Amino acid sequence: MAIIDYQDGRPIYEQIVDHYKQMILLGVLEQDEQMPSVRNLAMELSTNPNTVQKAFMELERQGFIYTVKGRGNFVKNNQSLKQERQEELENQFVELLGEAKRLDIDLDAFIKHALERVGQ
Amino acid sequence: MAIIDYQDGRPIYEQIVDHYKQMILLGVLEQDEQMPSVRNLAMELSTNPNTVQKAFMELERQGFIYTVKGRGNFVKNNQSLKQERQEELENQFVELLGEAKRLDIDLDAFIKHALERVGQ
Amino acid sequence: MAIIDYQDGRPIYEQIVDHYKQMILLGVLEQDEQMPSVRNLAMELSTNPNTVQKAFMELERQGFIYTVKGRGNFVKNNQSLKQERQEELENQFVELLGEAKRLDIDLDAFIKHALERVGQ
Amino acid sequence: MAIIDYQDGRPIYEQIVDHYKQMILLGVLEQDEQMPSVRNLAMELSTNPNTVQKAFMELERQGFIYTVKGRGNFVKNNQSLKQERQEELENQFVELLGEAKRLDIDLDAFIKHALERVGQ
DNA sequence: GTGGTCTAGACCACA
DNA sequence: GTGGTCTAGACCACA
Repeated sequence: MAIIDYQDGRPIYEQIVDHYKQMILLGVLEQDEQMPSVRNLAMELSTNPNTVQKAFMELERQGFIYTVKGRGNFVKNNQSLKQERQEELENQFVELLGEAKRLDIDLDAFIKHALERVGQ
Repeated sequence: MAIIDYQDGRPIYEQIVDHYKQMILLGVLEQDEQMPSVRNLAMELSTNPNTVQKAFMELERQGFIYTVKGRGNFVKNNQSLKQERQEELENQFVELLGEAKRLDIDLDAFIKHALERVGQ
Repeated sequence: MAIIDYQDGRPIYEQIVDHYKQMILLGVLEQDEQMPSVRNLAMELSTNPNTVQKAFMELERQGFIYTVKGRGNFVKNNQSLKQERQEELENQFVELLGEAKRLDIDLDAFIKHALERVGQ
Repeated sequence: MAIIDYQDGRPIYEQIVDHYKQMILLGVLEQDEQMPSVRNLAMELSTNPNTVQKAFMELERQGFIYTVKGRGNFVKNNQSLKQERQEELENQFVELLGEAKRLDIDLDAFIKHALERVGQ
């Protein structure tokens, strides 16, 4: 479960954000559970506290965690987050289908093929 | 058909790349048709020739155009491009379905809903 | 009547201060009534006694309570406090109107609209 | 027109944010006008580029400016911003009136007095 | 030249 | 111990 991949072109703080978004959406981290402290996570990832700080600010801005000064960061209610994420996924899917349609791709075959690959 | 939207956060060269990828995949620009010259396009878009140049390099790297020294840039065979694009879309779709599945979303309902929205 | 809301971004000591200011100004706590002890309140709120202590110091500094060593904290005369609070509110209102004016907002309509919303 | 007041307890980046929000709302800075560059403003204010950068990120997040990589930061359309600000002011006013009412203050006299002070 | 990311580290407020 | 702000400066992507 490596959080940071230096080969990955994306900035470190963004990789941290995405990792924790996944953890929260998948329920690995539960509501009101405490996040690792900025300093500890920075040490663990061999990165700078400022970078972790930036990632946590972004997570808070996006509504995934909340901060209590002097105590730490905690996971927010993730029920509505899951709802939002589902809508986001659907929007991405609709866009994707739109392009497929413009390219004259047979949508039914396209979907059937993808479903097989995902094992359903 | 504005190519560049400054309010859009994405870099300008990337917007140019995406625009021409669309044009080529949709067949608006046909095989072996000549692309606008770097200088003309830069003037038309009121942007830096370096930026257009970078966009064209990226289009060539991705296999959308080819360069003939001293003559200009031309559109490549777009049949195989369409094929590749289709595979890319399918990969994106599979990834998307994977996440939806991990979030315990009902895939059939999810797909049906999206299909309705795309008007099929 | 939860005093502390961890989701609220404001520091805990500040939330305690504001809560008791309200109680005192509204007359829920009367003059010379005894405040809860630092230790009891800390236990009740499941927070650090240092935090409650800091809140009480701030309440004393702002003139809402007074301390009697060895006996505890007590509510001050709240008539003059109400007076002061009224002046403070008016100052805030004047500032607010000033900005509204600079933004070319119709003050009469603005005030009428707000009064309706507050049910007057 | 000092932007930063070191006596002011608020963080520097926040003071920068507030200053430019005012400038934009008041129309001193017009739509699509270029903001000072991060480096220049940092020099002018004798502060660190990171601090200015943070302020600009916040201004972008709040919808006051937009960023074009490699070019600079620009002022956004401020018509809707003014609309939003007006609603915000009204909400603050309603809250203020609510408290005044709870304190048994004569609202009419209160408002009349404030209007006189603001010179209307 | 422009903004974006990151390091190494200091100092402060809060609990 | 916890997060928040800031400095001084490097290095990168983009125009």
